[in-house]
Amino acid sequence: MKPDLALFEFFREIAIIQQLSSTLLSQNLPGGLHSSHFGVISHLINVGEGRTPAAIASAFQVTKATMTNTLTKLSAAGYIKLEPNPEDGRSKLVYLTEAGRQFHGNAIGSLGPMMAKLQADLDVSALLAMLPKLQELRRYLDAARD
Amino acid sequence: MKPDLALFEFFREIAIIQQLSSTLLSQNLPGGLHSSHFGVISHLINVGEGRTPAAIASAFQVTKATMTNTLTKLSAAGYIKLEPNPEDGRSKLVYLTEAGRQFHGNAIGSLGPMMAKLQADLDVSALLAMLPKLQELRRYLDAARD
DNA sequence: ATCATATAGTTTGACATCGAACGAAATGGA
DNA sequence: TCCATTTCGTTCGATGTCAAACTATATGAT
Repeated sequence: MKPDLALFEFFREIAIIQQLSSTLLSQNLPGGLHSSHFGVISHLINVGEGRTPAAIASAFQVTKATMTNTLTKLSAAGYIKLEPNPEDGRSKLVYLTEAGRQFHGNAIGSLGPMMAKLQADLDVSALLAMLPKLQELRRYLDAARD
Repeated sequence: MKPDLALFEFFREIAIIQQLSSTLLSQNLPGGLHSSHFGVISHLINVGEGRTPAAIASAFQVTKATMTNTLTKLSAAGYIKLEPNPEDGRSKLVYLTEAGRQFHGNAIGSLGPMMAKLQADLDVSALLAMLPKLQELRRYLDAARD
């Protein structure tokens, strides 16, 4: 097989996995939330609150417009608060509300059975072994984006 | 790190790679086509014409509604033809037009420099080595979809 | 100080995708 | 044969995402 074709297949596989996993996540999330919403809340809990929208957008490699939309939805749902950034008048800082933290706890609970099944059925360590190469690829693609 | 967190990170990395690669592909495609359009044409060339929309949708793991939309766009662009399926009155068969084949040739040409750069900068064999595990994961996620 | 440039977040319009509901055709018992 | 069920493709409404244009603020050079 020509290397080009194999590479296309690689990226196609990535695309399908992304789509299936995102759908699976949404289906197991309480309240019909989208995986991107869960992702942001999860990010705030794991990496820390008080981030700027731009920093979060960069972490997920989505546009600022997309993050504006996501944060607006999360704010309307009462899961986050947007406050002015005392160090930069153009910017804002994102904080979780109590409801947001509660939602995350519920979500983790809802996800439990699925995660357990996944870890029982799959060789998770083999997946995690790919992480460094995937991160390298991601960094390369990110840098290639002019 | 808890295995759950690592798994989330794995899937997040997949999501980011998917997005960056799809965007990169679209940017290097002639005529502002979406990566899904190129994917379908490429599929028809590699796997063979005369497939049904349902079969193509299944190959890409998108809904039938999504494939209807994609095929409508491709048909309007004159790259494919939809013909009745003589063996099944509900169904159709998808064929490439001459313009479609030409488009694919042009697209491969446009993609050439990018692919060359990618293969020069990255350890492609390491990526391809992941393919079996990724395919296994995809099959599992597919089966897990009730 | 001033002004050109860069950056943060928003708005707008376009589009891919999804889930649900639908009509038409196939299929498999009773 | 007849009817229930499944499958195929489509339509509809909703939503996540993007690119481009915009406003406001920050920054840096002169």
